[in-house]
Amino acid sequence: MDNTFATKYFVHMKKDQIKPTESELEILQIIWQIGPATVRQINDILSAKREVGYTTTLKLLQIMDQKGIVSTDKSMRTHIYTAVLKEEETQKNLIDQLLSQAFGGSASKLVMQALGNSKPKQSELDELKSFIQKWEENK
Amino acid sequence: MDNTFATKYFVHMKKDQIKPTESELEILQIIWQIGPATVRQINDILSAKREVGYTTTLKLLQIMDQKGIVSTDKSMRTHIYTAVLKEEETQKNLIDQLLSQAFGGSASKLVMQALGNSKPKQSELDELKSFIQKWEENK
DNA sequence: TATTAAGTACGAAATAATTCGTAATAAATG
DNA sequence: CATTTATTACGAATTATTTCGTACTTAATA
Repeated sequence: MDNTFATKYFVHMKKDQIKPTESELEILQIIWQIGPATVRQINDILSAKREVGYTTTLKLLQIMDQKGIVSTDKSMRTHIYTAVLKEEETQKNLIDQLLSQAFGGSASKLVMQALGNSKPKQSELDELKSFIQKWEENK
Repeated sequence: MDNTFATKYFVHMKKDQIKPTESELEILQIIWQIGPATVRQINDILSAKREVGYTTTLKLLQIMDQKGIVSTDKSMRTHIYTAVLKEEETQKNLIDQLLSQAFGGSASKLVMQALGNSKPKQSELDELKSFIQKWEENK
């Protein structure tokens, strides 16, 4: 059978990359916002958007610690969880993944979709234009 | 406990939205590219990138049919699968999701990250510039 | 100090996603 | 027509993720 199509579908994807699950991302976002936090703090914020038990959040954080997504300060009785994954780095990975998973690797397609969906303000457009310009200059 | 943070984390997300899994997206991408296809065709392309059994692909397509992600023409012995989810629509949903899941809803942040990570070709940049221009004109 | 509240540890159930084996059937081929 | 090959159907094992209950421990407080 003819398989010349196949190569089209090879898209570079980093391996062994820690990929937070949805729940883990939800928690990461909170820690990125408020900084190192306790289970209680995180669960309070989480509970405000959806039903979730305290021990569920605790368990998730423990798993995230195991996976190296957060680190845990256990020196006090009430533990404090700090993000190990950096926000920008994680965002980069997620975009890379989305890019290969659904956009056949075309960043400009993704960008246009994202722009088309949102209603960018003029200021955002300007920012983008100068971004593109800078990019064109030093290449 | 103070919870004024909470509102920050409410990000609008559509419900009852069909959300393809990773494997399903992998298959969708193929169908989007080559059009309505048989299990054999899809599996050949898939197999070229990673180990995957024929019946695994078949099963996935059957599940996707159940979920309404693809539709199946069973009039012949060899069934033909067609994407029900439209590419752009699906991409839009995925971006929306990523946006709320990891970017706190900021599209421009996402866009710049996407641009910064990739090495856009000049042609892509041009495409983008004209896109921005069009956007600026009819607003 | 006795009781209550707040915390961690951890097993395990529930759910979702992925993978494949086996059986049955239909089509192609010698 | 007999055999091999291609196909679908479908149960079930496996793995990953999410959720929570229970036990235990420490701290606060009445």
